[in-house]
Amino acid sequence: MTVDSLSKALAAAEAHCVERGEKLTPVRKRVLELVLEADSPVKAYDLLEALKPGPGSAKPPTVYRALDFLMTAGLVHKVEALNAFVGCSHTHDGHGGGAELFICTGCGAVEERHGDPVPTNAPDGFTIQRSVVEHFGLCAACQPG
Amino acid sequence: MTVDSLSKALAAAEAHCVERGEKLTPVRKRVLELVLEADSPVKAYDLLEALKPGPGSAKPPTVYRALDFLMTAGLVHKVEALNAFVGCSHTHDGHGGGAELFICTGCGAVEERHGDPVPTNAPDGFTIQRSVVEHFGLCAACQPG
DNA sequence: CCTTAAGGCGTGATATTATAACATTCAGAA
DNA sequence: TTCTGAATGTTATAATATCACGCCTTAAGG
Repeated sequence: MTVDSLSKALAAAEAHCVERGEKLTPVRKRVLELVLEADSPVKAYDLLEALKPGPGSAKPPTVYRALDFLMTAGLVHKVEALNAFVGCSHTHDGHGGGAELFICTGCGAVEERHGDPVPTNAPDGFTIQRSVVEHFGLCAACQPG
Repeated sequence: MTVDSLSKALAAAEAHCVERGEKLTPVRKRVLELVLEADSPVKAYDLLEALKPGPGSAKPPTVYRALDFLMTAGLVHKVEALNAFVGCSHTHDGHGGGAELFICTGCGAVEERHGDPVPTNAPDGFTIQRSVVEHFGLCAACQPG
């Protein structure tokens, strides 16, 4: 993500929070920035490291709280299979929680898609509340041969 | 799972392993049994507890190694979003690794489906190697109202 | 102004999940 | 028998995540 689009994304995120009556505090904003800057999914403890240039002052709850907030706000997704986090690359106008993620195991890049709710073979009578859909493979740039 | 179908499942698992030139050792078999007996996803450390009636003799690597083996053999799936494990309820004739799981947040029951590879909006040129698809919601028996 | 209440955060401790590294055992091949 | 490789035992530790408590700021109400 370029510096320019990063600052735009942060501004958009801030606006998104305000709309929801929530605050994008400095800690939250910094965590979001770190997640967006990364070109692949980020681990919570890497964020933790990045948050503390000096000693003290960044403990696990700090980063987990910020991540919880950002996930609830739809600004960040968790990659469940990696225990890592990615910035949401979409406008935040109403698409639900469920993204479909394509994670390149070659370069780490993540693409996010929000097509229709994933077509499923749901069991009879099963009502879906939340879906986790993560595809691992090779992106166009990382194809072998 | 009934006692009867459990013993059938274990026999089938054993046969499946033999076909693959692998051994369903006592530890592995016991872990599989525990996973199949459970009516919802099982945590690794719960398995660990269940494995040691006496003192000593069951440490984390024991259960993780057994689970790795069983997952590789396709006998067990990991629910990534829960860090828990479920028995594979299907015949083991050639369906790949990727199951689609429906997990009831009411009763914990898990249904597994193996329809076509999940239809996707994959980015251009992206080749999928492994997919994680987990749907959380309420099964027919747990519907409100 | 003062008080209060709620949200956000700091901090220390701890819980939970998972793996590394090395020793031991055991069955089958040579 | 001896060797070898797979499986397991064992100790330790790494990596991920949460709990519990208290302080500080902020904004509302008096």
